[in-house]
Amino acid sequence: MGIQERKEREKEQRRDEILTAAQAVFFEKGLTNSTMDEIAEKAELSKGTLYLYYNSKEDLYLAVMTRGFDLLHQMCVEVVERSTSPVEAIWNLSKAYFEFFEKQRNYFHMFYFLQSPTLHKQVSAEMMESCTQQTNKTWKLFIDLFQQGVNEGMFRKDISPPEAAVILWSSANSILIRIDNECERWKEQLNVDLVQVYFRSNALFLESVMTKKAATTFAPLMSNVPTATA
Amino acid sequence: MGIQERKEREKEQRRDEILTAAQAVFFEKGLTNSTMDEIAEKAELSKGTLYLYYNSKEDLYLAVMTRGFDLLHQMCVEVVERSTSPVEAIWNLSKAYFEFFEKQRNYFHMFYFLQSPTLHKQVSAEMMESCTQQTNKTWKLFIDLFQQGVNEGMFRKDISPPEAAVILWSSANSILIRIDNECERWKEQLNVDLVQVYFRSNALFLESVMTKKAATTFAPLMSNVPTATA
DNA sequence: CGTATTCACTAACCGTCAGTCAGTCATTTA
DNA sequence: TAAATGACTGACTGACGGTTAGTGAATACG
Repeated sequence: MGIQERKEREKEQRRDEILTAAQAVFFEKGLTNSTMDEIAEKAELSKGTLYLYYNSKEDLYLAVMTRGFDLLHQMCVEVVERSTSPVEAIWNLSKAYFEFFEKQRNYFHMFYFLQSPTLHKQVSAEMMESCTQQTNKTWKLFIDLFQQGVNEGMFRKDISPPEAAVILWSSANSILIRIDNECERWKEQLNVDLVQVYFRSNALFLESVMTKKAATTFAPLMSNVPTATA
Repeated sequence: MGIQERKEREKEQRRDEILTAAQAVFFEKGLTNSTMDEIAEKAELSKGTLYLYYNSKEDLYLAVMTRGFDLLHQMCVEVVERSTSPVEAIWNLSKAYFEFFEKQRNYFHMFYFLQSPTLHKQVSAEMMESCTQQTNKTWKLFIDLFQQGVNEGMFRKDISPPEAAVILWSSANSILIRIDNECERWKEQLNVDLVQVYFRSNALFLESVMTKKAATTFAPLMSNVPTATA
């Protein structure tokens, strides 16, 4: 009786087709300017069918977003694997996140939505939970690197790995948002290159939590960072 | 011929009454869950009238938001006036911003909206420009403090005041957002007190850009920070 | 005065869109 | 061959942002 299995496989496939259609539309028009009718048309299905697979437009939006999180997480794993020490890995992650920001800007834009729950009207608890689980995975990766760094004597003993992770990731993220929205403004009005600020901020933080030993080893690593491409 | 003047005064008053009604509704329900009909009812006017004073729901939202920016800016000015040095002023500002976050949470939530232009459907260019001008004022205040600090030898000569301002403000802001959304999660899962992280992050940054001279003066200032109240 | 004009305001209306549901049809089961 | 299943449809609903023709009170004018 392989029918059950085939049906489930086809159902999963449909789910994914819908997701792909939704992604195309959301990437082009953003959440508020996309319509379910448009997504349905793109998926060559009726609107009603979309609701057999996703509870709401916002859930569908989050589902697309999880693809972005997957991509980001995968990228992080690869970067960590390619790095030879926790400190180097963290520095490479900061470069990789910038690369993600540049190459996967559409996903980065979607992440905004998660940050402002005031805007959530129809996000289901399950979908929200699923997102949280997914980000937790990446946080864990990041926190573990700090823990390893501390263990290996590269970071000061008195810093808490999760705290360091929050600080670095949050500030990196917020500067990327600023680059996204205000890059030209800062360049024109104050001649500030926000891309440089991003890397300097990350380097400054790492320097301030590194031990002297680590500082001498990694100082050369952190010079010569990219500049604005906007 | 005082009629013209009276009319203008009354018009301005109406504008403000509408704003107050809108504020009450937006505070309670957020942007997406508030309706113009509800605001109209609160203002004891018809919906059509609202559109004689504001171009769109989103413009009205931004108009309420500027009240929050005014409040924040005023608070910053007072803090700077009460402080006796740039470094102390910056530290006090970081405390004041946290206080604003706690006491004016509703305004803080509104600020989110500015950060995600993907969601702007009907924001008018004028209203946007007005917001930008207003935030510029506060940025200037902040940047000037760093400049003074550099001039007085409290900050390293090699840091750029606008860069330092961006880094500190951005990271402070993003940690507050995290406190807003994820405070309990971090407490429960990793026993991390994000409020402490906020202050430690700010202190760490300031220490890393201060000269040794300033460091000895201000080290005591930065210990003993508030803890979570959530 | 009485008449014309202005203009703040109204309320019915429109277009759009997320979400629903009664019904269809192809596949599967008995 | 008939019944049952279930994926799918598309017309419909209600909500909501935004518009506009029309009203009436205050003001200006002759």
